Order: sequence, then C-alpha cells, then structure tokens
Amino acid sequence: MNKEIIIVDDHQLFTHSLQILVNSFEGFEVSRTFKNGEELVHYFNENKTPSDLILLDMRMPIMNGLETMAWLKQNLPEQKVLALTVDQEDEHIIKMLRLGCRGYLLKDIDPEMFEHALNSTINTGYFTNKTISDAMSHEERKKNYHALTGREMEFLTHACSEKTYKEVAKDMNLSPKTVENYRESLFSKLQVRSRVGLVMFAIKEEIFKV
Amino acid sequence: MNKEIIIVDDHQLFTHSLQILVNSFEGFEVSRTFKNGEELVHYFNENKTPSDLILLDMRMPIMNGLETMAWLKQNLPEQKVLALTVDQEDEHIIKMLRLGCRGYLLKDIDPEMFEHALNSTINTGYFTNKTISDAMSHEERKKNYHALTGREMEFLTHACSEKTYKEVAKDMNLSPKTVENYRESLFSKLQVRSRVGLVMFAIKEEIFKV
DNA sequence: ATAAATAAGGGGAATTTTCCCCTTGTTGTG
DNA sequence: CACAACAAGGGGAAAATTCCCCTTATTTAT
Repeated sequence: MNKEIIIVDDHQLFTHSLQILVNSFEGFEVSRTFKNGEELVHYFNENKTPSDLILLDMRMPIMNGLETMAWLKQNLPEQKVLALTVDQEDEHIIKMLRLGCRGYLLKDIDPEMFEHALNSTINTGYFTNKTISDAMSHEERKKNYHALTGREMEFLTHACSEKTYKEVAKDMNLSPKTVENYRESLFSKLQVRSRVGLVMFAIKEEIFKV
Repeated sequence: MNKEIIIVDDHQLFTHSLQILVNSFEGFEVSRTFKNGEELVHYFNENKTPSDLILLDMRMPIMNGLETMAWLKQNLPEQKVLALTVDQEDEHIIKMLRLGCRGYLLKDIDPEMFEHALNSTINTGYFTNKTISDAMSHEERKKNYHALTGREMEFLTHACSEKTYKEVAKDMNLSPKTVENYRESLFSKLQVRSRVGLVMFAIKEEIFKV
C-alpha cells in the first residue's frame, strides 16, 4: 500500500510538478492537493483521518503554514507534517517545530534528499537537516543574548564600528585587555567566531541600527 | 537694519523659543513664522520679496521641507534657506542642497554655532558643517558603490560572514592574494578602514541581507 | 592604436584579532 | 556564611587583517 501524501501550496505550477515527482517515488502517492490551509481544514472537517504525510507551504493566502499547523496541532495532533518553503525564516522554523511539525525543508532541496526526507519522516517520525539545526542554534543564541551584561552590551555596540579594540577600550575607559575579555565572553555567549559575527548578530537583533 | 528671519516649523513650542533666541542675537530679528510650507507659499504669493533668511523644518504636515524648497527654487530662487531638522537623513540633505538650500543644521546644534551659521549663511551665502560633509561623503560612497565590479560584489557578500579571507578565497576559487586585492580595492572605493566597515556598508546598501 | 580600466596575482611587514589560561575584588543569593 | 557569578585586569603566542608596492594579461573606451 502506497503512503498517501497531501500537498498544500498556493502555487499551482509547483504543486503539480511536485505531485509528479512524489508519484515517481517508490511507495508514495499524492492523494490530495489544496491551495491553502482553509481548504485543508475543510477537508479534515469532513474526514477526520490523518494522511501519512502533509507537505505544507508556509506562505499562502487565507490560511498560512503557521495557522494551519496550529489548527492541526489542536485537531489532528497525530498528523505528520513537513514544512516546505522558499525561505529560511528561523522564527517560523522554531514556531513550526513547537507546533509539532516533523521537519522543515527548503524548496531548493534536491530530489534525492527530498525522497530521503519523506522516508525518514514517515519511518522515524522526524527529519532533521541543516536548515533546522541552524535555526535551533540561532534560537539558542537568542536565549544567550538575554544574558548579556550591561557592559557587554556597551562593548557590542562599540564593536559595530571601524574602531580597533584598542580604540574601543579608550572610548569605554578600559584597558584593552578588559575589552578583550568582553570580546571573548561575547564570542562564547553568542557562538560567533569573529568580530564580523558580533556585528551581524548585533544588527540582526537590532542592538545596533544600521 | 536687522536681518529678517522667517521660521517655518510645525512645532509651536520650538518655533517660539527659537524666535526668542534669534531675536537675542545682535542684528537679527524674526519677522514671521509659519506652521508649514503652504502657509509660507501663501505669504510669498502676496508678497514676492525674499526675506534675508528662512529657517526651514523638514518634517511638517501639509507641505514638508523638500516640497517647500522645491517651490522656492522655482518661485523665489534667490531666497536663502537653512534647513533645520532633528535627524540626519543623508538622502534629504543631498536633495535639499541640490534644490539650492544653503545649509543643513541639526536641531541639537549649540546656540553659539547656530549664530555663526546664521551669519555665515547671510554673509557668505553658505554654511557647511559636519552634517553636510558626512552626507556628501555617503553620497560619494554610493556613487562609488555603483562602480563595483561583479567580482568585487561577490567578494563583498562573502566578506559578510565569519569566514577568514583565506576561506573566502577557497570559496571563490581564488588565491588569497587576489582576494586581498578585492579587499583593498573595496576599502578605497567605499572609504572604509576595516572588514567591519565593509560589512556595515553591505548591510546598509542591502547588498547583504541580515 | 593606444591609453585606461579591469581582473588576477604576488612579496614583505606592521597591526589587529583571536585564543587559552590566570588573578583579584565585588556583588549577589540560597 | 559560602559559593557562584560578575566585572576588571593581564601574559604570551598564533592567526588574520591591513598596508604599500608591483606585475601581467585582457577589455574597453577614445
């Protein structure tokens, strides 16, 4: 018996080609497709049996990926879902995983890897990849970010400049060696390995405005 | 005979206190105040003689600083204008100067400098300060930015990472020394003095998205 | 056709950044 | 009280960045 896959995506062209691809895999079959979350919900309201797997797009009109996932968590918690999307938005990834999503694929994945992801999700329940672990580590960073001390924050904003650390030290009225301690401490807290990493973190978190 | 100053600003409180300040200066007198550009235009439509100087706020309801300056350029080109504003928006500064504005002051200027600015504008016709030269140099940078070669652009995006230049060279299939040339070339074109400068430029210009 | 700009590459040296590990008060907080 | 966490400081060394000049083809304008 083939595993039944549901595709939810508003891009018709993509849905259809994906359908062909999935059908070409041994043991898989696309049973249904929907253009947005609402259509999927309508379907499940008629028919409360989960499919083997849902491939869920994130950006959709009417009812997007997150909303759909939230509904599924409430109403069909055992339903396995793989998010399938164009952009790596870490916030979304984390939220989706919290809502019980089994994996998060970028649409530029190669077909072989995609087939592996389908198998892994259906057999082991989960599929984890770099996209997800990256998002997780960013999440981890954020936790750590809230643990920065006032002085570290100050240093961080000073680091977002063309000043050398020696100059930063002068500006902060500190010894260059103390500044060096803040740098090391931030590197480990924020899990970056260079000053550029610090700067990009600060800008991403809007600690420093460009 | 006192020099006659017109103030155009929507913040009543500011206008009034500024008026007192200007009147306290030797040889200056606020002849009129308006709450926005439109009021000023109405006035000049009745009375086509330029004042000695207009102090023009940028952010105003109905007719803002830029629009007002554009009107003045058309209708009263000999009118001297000093822009007076809260924020250094380089784009605006450049536009204002192109429209014939004689100077651009931030409202946090100290009174002594302000008096100097008034004198300088009325006597020499212009007042130039750091605000303006900064804006100019950013403008200069932008010009240069459009002159970046494809390879330089590539390097620039690679530089926005925690990779070392050696690693960047590997990624770009180049010798570290060639990468070094791109770096030097960008430093001089973009007028930065460190990799952090490159990164901040790239982010500001949205060459690299955070 | 010829000068100028671009792309690619390099030598050598001074600074800066990064790493690893260590000390000493001060400030909490269970 | 005690033990942890924080702020401030440092030694020494390896690695990366930055600076200043120089070369050689290839394109591209004039």
